[in-house]
Amino acid sequence: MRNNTIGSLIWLRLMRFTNQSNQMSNEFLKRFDLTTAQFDVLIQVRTYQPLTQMELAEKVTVTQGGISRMLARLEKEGYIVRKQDWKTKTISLTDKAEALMEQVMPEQLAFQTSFFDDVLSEEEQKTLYALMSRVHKHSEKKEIPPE
Amino acid sequence: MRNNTIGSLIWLRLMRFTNQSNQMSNEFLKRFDLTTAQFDVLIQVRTYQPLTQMELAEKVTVTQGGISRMLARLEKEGYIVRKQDWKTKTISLTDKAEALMEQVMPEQLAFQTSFFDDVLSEEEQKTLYALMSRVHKHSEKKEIPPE
DNA sequence: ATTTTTAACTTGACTAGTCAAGTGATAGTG
DNA sequence: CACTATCACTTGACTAGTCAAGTTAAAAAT
Repeated sequence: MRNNTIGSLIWLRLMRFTNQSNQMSNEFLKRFDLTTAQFDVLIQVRTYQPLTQMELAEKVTVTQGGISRMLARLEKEGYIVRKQDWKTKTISLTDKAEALMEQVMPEQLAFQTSFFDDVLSEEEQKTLYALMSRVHKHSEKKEIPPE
Repeated sequence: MRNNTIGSLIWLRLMRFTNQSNQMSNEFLKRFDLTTAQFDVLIQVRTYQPLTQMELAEKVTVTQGGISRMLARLEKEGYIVRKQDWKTKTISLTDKAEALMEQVMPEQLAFQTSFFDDVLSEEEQKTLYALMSRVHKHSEKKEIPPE
């Protein structure tokens, strides 16, 4: 029994790569006192604000509980505000976060981009994107095989 | 300022996909009372045993501290044994884990494979694998840009 | 043969997340 | 109007990981 279908090899590469690049991204963002997860959340809030926790959780593929905890941390740091609005909590960025993002976004964008620009041609990047899009979309409607 | 280089789009897809498929894998492995992270560690131990914690940490891209905690959990569950051997701790699978892996491995392999087999041709999978291998290898020697 | 150094591992304090049970406010229903 | 759903969010107990300071045992140096 060997771990050797092409699919399983791709799976492993993807896991190791995302793990690796996530760690590097964390290291990179340390200069702004942010983590990758926090940056991800702030980007979404910035783009879609004002929005509810449910909507946000959906966008970053995290559970209700996860987003609740994350927002508590971000609120403590003064990056976001939650106001009870009807029976929902509406999230938006503070000025502090808005200013920070203005500065961080182009840098983080360049950082992410460099993982691919350094080794793949434009054509290859398009291919990779197209393939991953198909795989990702498929995974979203996939079902766990029954026991 | 938009989040729109091809590279950044690929990055996002990869993150969301691995996140998604990791969650699904956890759900799948629940029937064996395992998590994806535990399965990953057990596979490595099975393949390379006996090995030290340092070696294992390297293989699964986790810190020394992380592997120490993970192994403490796996030991408590009776899946692995650590014996102090010289100044190193040597890790190997218990019979219980060996038997479990015999059963789980083919199923998990099929599960991972299905993420790709369902939507990509053999040719496309080879392309994806080749592209990701290059990107991954590059990331391993990449350096964090200076402040 | 003691002392220092070093290598391998552990641990405390933290981020990040899960699941499932618990709150709290609003919306319907009798 | 009180009563029960229900929806949005929180929280307790956990896995999984990070970093940096703390052990511990063997190696090297005095």
